[in-house]
Amino acid sequence: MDETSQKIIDAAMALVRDKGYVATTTKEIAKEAGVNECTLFRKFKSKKDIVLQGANQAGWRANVVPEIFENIEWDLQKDLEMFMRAYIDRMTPDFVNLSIGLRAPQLYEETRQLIMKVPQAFLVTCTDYLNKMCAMGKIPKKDFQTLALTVFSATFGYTFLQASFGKELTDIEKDEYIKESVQMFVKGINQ
Amino acid sequence: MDETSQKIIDAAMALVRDKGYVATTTKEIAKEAGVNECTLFRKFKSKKDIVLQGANQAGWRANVVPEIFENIEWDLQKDLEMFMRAYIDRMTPDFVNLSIGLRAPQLYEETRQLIMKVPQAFLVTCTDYLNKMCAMGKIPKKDFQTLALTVFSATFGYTFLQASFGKELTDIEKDEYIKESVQMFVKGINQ
DNA sequence: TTAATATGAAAGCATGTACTTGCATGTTGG
DNA sequence: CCAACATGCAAGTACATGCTTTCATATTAA
Repeated sequence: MDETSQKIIDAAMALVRDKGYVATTTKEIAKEAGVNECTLFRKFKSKKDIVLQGANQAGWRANVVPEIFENIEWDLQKDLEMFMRAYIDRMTPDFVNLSIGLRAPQLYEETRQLIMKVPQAFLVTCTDYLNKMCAMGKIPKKDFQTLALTVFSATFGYTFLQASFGKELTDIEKDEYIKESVQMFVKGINQ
Repeated sequence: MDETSQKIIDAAMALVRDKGYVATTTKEIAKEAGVNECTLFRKFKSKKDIVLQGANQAGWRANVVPEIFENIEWDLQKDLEMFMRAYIDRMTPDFVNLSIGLRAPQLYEETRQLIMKVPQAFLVTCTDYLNKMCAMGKIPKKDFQTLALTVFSATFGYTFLQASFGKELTDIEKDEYIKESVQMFVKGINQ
């Protein structure tokens, strides 16, 4: 990927994040990238092509992959906190908004699978973790797929609400939210 | 509101839900409403005006208001299930998508407060409920604001994920999800 | 009956959009 | 030095967009 192409992708992704795919114009992408508009179409075959290539770059994903959930200490409270924190720290409001931008009907058929990888990474790793904890005799047997979905939904929901409404909806801080909710999860799981 | 104006609003809202605000054209709104395009501008001052009036109509909100959380039995499991179910049943994928459509930057300044009323209704009512349960001596004292946020995030998260990815992400059914997660919440709260 | 009102039909306007073309200029590798 | 290449510049194309105007035709209310 040459430097010019990368500048174009970066400008396009930032605009899609800030104003949505349809409202993002090629003139504006060019201006933001500091290149002439026709250069866009020398490097890419269409506006859609630019955004799809960007969506496939690691830097324009929140980097939520199974590997970030690896610091496991086999302590339920600590580990669930780690799961939530790993997600929340990476999935900044910018990435939440970008994900929404990439949900435009003109793109969604091709971006859906990419976007879905993030929840999948959390769910699979977390379910797997709970199963192992159970096998180690540290927690009683439960429906761990559903529990993992609850933990993820609570994490995702908080992230999305913060990105959408910020402190106007709730002033509960990240650390407090993680600690309190994991405490409830742990007690619920152990009992 | 005369019949023609209502048909125009209904067509516009359905289109915003399905393709987003920017991608929705006035020609298409007119066609869907079965009226001539110029009628749109006789009844409303702009495309934005149509959508904003629609967003202010009860029928185009998911009808998530504090009153729907009134069937309280003062049984923690039953009541939290009622809270989650009341939300999930009303916030269909259609309304999730409409909410995203109304988040377009061209509208958001004016729709933000409307959209935010839904989480607020849940959070305030649920926090209030937990406080009363505590006052009745039915549950120990906790940080109920944070707990309510966890319950709501878990509810909102599930709804949003279902609307976005459906069964492709998880095949866990609504009833199972509600029952299992509330069970965990109840144990966590009571302990 | 008459006058106001609602709507349609059709054309149009000014602007914006994604994308293209032709040519000039500067940089770089052999 | 020269040929290939990347890029800028300026103009343009074909079409879509939100919105307007003019005129005709129904329906309704006094």
